[in-house]
Amino acid sequence: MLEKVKKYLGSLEKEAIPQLSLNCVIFGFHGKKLKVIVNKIDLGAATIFVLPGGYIGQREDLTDAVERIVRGSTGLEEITFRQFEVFGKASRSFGNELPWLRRNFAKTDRKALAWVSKRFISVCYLALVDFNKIDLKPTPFLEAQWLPVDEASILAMDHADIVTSAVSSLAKELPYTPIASKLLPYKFTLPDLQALVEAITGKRVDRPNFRRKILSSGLIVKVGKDSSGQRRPADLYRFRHDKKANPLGLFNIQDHRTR
Amino acid sequence: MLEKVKKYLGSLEKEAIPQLSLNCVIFGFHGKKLKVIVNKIDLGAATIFVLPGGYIGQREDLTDAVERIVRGSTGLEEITFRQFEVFGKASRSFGNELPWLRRNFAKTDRKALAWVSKRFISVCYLALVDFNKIDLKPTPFLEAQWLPVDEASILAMDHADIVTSAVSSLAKELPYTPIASKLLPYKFTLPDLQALVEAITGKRVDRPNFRRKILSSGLIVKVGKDSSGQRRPADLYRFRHDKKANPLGLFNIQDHRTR
DNA sequence: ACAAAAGTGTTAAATCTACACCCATGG
DNA sequence: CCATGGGTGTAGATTTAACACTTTTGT
Repeated sequence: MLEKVKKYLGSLEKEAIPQLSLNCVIFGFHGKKLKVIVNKIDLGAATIFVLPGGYIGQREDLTDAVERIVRGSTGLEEITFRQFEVFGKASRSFGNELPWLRRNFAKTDRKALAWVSKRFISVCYLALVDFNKIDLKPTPFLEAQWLPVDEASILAMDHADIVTSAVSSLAKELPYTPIASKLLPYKFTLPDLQALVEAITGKRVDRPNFRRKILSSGLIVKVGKDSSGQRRPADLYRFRHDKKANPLGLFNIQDHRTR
Repeated sequence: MLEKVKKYLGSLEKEAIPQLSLNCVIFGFHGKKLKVIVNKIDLGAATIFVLPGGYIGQREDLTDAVERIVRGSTGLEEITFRQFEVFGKASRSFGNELPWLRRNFAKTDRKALAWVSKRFISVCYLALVDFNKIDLKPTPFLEAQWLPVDEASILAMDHADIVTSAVSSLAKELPYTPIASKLLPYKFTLPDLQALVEAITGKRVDRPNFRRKILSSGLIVKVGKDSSGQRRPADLYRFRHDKKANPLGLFNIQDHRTR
């Protein structure tokens, strides 16, 4: 397996753009919590968690690289993603992770070692997926798992900062696009949608008012009842993909006092 | 002067990050029009116009590079800027500009030629400046000038796309921040501010309503009268830099029918 | 005195906010 | 039959949109 890593790193030097990487914050929503996919890497001495990412081929569009990476983590064909920030401080490099690299590459693969230990600029994308459609299968090399965004501090390097930035970028965009639809299953209930909005914005929303606003927007259509819950069944809705979001704000969230 | 260019390109190879560039869309507002600073480059055979930009030093933060480049164009110390997009299609390289490069570098500076002709990813920033504070002094190497955004199509490479993207990014941000203040002089009139908002959003605004909304926000304070005009003098205002923008939208522009 | 731009007033309609209230279900 | 969460109603406050009106200047 170490051999595999070495071979991979050796190929990069020829085929990838140096000093440029790409990271993806892949969001999912489950159990009223916003989560992201992270990769667990076992370095022997330590275990680190990083965002899915990689390098960009010399002849590869940035968007193709994103799709390749997100597809690798999720297996999905259709992916909704958006570039949101570039991280490029001069000091940005593997730092803490280096000792392990140095130990394993020092003699045989000097050039590959030099390549990966350079200062890197990372172009970051956020992607939105339906949690239920994803089956994270662990591979021997890296183990993917869902991490609630409020636990992002365990991530290596500046990846926690990347997650924080992605969440606030998402929160900014939320009111103006039907983006939330990409995080929910085809059929969903209004309490689900409300919980999602609350998870992204971190603010409580008044139920009756929320419901009215969404329904009057014409963005969703009732498609049945959800009798799986423990209480009164909630109505099921789906997004109308023909309808565009109202430019004046869909979920114009403000602080309010209920509860 | 060609020697200067050659020396510069030679130094890049050692000191700059390969295949990564940075471009700045520096906005100013003058004569009711939104304008950007462009550099005119005389290639002998042809003249091209490009956005101010450059490369990033190996030990330079991205933000420092932006400041260096904007400062180079404007001479300003304090700069308001924001990253808005990365342009990185696989085909993105000097293309049309190459023949000139090849002619002048072919024999003596093969390596420098190879360096600049590679595929480049450009991290793009927009910056906001007070048009009146800028004195664009032409240098023998490149001549800087203001270009109205609606004439951006004359720009080389994909720089027109970069401008278009910058404008729409600015328009999105406008309603939520007092960002407009950076494009106006210290003292300005409400008709000025309104014209600026109209220039950025491309939509007309109802004067009485605009005025009420801005004034009730508490973001600006009256500081006198402007008697320089040909008609009734307008009141002068300044931004209160202590006051934060109302998160619910400052200039919530909608289409309307007046005029 | 008149044209034109700046600034003020007004009013109906739409939207927001904060609740009170009713309904359906499982225990 | 009651606790709980889903769904509906509504009244007051606030904001919006549209346009009429007044003021101030130069000519």
